[in-house]
Amino acid sequence: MSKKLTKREDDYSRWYNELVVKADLAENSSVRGCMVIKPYGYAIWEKMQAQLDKMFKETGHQNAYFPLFVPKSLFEAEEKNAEGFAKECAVVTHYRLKNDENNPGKLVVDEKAKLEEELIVRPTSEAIIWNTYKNWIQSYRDLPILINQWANVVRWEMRTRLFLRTAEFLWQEGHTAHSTKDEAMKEAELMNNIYADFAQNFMGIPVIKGLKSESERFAGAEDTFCIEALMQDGKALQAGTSHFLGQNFAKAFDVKFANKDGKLDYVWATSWGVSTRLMGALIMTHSDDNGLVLPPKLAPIQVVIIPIYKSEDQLNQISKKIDPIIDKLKSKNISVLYDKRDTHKPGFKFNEHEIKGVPIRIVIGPKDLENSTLEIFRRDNMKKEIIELENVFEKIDFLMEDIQSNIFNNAHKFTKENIRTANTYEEFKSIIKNKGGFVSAHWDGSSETEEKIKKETKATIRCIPIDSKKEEGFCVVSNKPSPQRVLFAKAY
RNA sequence: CGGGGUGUAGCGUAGCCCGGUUAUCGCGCCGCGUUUGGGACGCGGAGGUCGCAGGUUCGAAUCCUGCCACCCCGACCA
Repeated sequence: MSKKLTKREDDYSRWYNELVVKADLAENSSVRGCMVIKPYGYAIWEKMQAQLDKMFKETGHQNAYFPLFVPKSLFEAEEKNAEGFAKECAVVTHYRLKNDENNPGKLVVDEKAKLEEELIVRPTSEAIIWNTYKNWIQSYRDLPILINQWANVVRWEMRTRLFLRTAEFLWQEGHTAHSTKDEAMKEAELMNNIYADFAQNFMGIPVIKGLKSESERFAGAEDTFCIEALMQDGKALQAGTSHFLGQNFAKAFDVKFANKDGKLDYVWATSWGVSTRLMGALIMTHSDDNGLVLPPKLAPIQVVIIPIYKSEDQLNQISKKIDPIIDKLKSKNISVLYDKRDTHKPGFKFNEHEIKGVPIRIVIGPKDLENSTLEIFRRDNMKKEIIELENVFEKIDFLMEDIQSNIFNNAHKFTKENIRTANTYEEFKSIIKNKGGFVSAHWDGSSETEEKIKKETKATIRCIPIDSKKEEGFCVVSNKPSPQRVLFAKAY
């Protein structure tokens, strides 16, 4: 049996079938399309939550919580939004079960307990939140409202994939209300920038900031900002979105405010979210044949210490050296696991922590006790070296920084190398078919062209990049004028 | 929802076409001993409604029907 993870054509099946299972992050639940996030996986999510929460609060947002159930009449108020999600809603129709008279020990739905109005299990919370905001907003003095909610949502997808598309998933959704169009637009862009900052500097995932084309836009939005990331198999993944909702929801829920001139106007809105899907992005961006690779800032265990010992006495001697080091690391807010289990051999532990992506490993044994040294290993490039015991803190400080940036730089290099420009449709098709990755090409702005490309190549417009230079040209399909290149890719 | 595939112990599987002892093997698990600086070894042991429900048969993991779940490909999607 191969001890290493094997390369697969499809990144997803590679990490799902081997990596996630071995790294012990998650598994399919007994409920269709849902997932059980295991403790180690959830610890990663908690780290992400903490960092995002900090970033949201630094920009003036507050957390709140809104109901899981959305009455159908509220849900259908904003037509485009309702239409967009209608096909994937779980619906509560009854509120009681009863004993099955024909089948002892079994339960059936009590038809007498039918709800007068069905409840939708939220696929997103705009409806229930705007129905609430209506009561909170009367004057410009009540604005802006900058609220985020940590929640679960349910989208009854035809086909599910662990982390990337589960029937139920965890996310945060921000919902803001503003008195001017300009302010709302700035908010939407700010949050997209925060997502990009988070993805790149915290998770080490390079992303491209952009706008969605009309057909890829969120249902009910006027504009959708997004961050797109490239996975190792050349497929793109939408990692986060931030929507400028215009006055659509304010009009649907009749949310008006009196401005400084005493005139009534509809409120301007945004919503934005990232989900547990980001964990899929994390895994598919950084993992190698030895398992998960975690950026230090995100790793639940940043340093693992493995003692090599033959006797209890030897372990005690090692612990005497190691305990003060652990105390000091903890005081520096570095999470340490001292893995002194005697139920597993060192080699087993090495591999176990490699699969889990622990960034730094320290090994200390009898030889090191004699020489006042220890072995230090970095997960990102699998290199190890022997260092003097007294230099351990300096070394760890260095590695925490260096691994974080090295992981990002590797992924960034890969992403850059896989953005290719195409000037003809032939070139376009050839890149998508043979190389994958992003194709930067001119597009005439029409949905028809987009649809044609999608049908013929399976590639979609991932985004209209914000930061790239605006270069005019002609659409690769229709030859009509185009103001700038957009990014196409096959997507998850 | 359409097309294809798979379901056998915690995991991965053999057996199925061509029905017939006590359902195969590996990993993992438990006990004892030796080991411990890269996934240990030896000996012994436990663990199964063969996805579920019917049917055919003297006899079904194996054949037939229905259902369920999962995986892959489409459509949809954070």
